[in-house]
Amino acid sequence: MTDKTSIKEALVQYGISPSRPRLAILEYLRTHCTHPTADEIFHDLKEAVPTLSLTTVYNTLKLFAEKGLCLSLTINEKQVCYDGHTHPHGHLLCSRCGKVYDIERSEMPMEPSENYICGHRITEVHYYYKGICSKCLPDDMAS
Amino acid sequence: MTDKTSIKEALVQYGISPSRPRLAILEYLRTHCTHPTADEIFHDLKEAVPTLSLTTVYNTLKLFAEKGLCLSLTINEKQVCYDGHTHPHGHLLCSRCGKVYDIERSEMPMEPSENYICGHRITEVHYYYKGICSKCLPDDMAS
DNA sequence: GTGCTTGCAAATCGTTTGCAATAGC
DNA sequence: GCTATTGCAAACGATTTGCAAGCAC
Repeated sequence: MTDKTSIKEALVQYGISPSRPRLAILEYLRTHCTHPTADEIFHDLKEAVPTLSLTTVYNTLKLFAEKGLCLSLTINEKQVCYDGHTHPHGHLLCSRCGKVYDIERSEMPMEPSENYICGHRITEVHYYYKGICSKCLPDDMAS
Repeated sequence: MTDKTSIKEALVQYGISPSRPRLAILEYLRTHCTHPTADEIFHDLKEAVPTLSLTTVYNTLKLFAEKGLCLSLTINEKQVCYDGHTHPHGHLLCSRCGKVYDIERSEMPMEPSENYICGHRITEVHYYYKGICSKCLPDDMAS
């Protein structure tokens, strides 16, 4: 249960002033595990926040990602999607339906063994699979 | 040393007829470890293959990736880049200069432990870091 | 009223598509 | 000659940018 107060607190804590669109977008991210795109968030929030613009959604997501309030995932070639759950975890992209699933498995090393590898400084670890999701598997067999 | 003959053989082996642009693009991919974009390949090959078009580069790379002759990497938000080395390995994207480096480390599990995970069928494993590359580190410290 | 935030419209740019010209067997 | 391949120009679509209007303290 993510209540409005904690959403606001999170924004303040990350040094972001809690405007109405920002509250709405962060709440959306925290209550959906669908890895939405900017456009999906825009469409879903348009009703509740009628003045919202797609530009604001883009700008806000960019701000959140920079500040570490969300992850931006570039798994899909076409568009960036966002994940409000920032603890280290992996993903699966279904090549058939395009959905992105969270995957948490012990064999996924989501932390680098060292901060520096081959002389490069590591700041983020990304791990994902591509495949066919369980929902699409029957259709995939058929075709 | 990747000779012309083996390039041609590889194309034929993967069921692709060895046209001049295709030979040039595959040779480029095999002799460069820079993870080039379509545009970079186009610019670099334009001189040697003057009739080459950017469209053909895009189409050819797509074809190669589908047939398994190269990997398409969606690490960078802006554009897809390609890797002619298809053995399982990881990457590092430098947030400062944008270059992509190959990373091969024993702790990177580039094969899934099972073909099916959480009911989903796994076909590809992608593992990459984001960070600051060794060349950019001094500049990064300074700024 | 000052500065941050928003939202519209237009621009940008990587990528794809339609289709006619071309090349290779 | 037939078929696959190429390449131009135009379309497309996600994202960014410029800028004026709005809001909050």
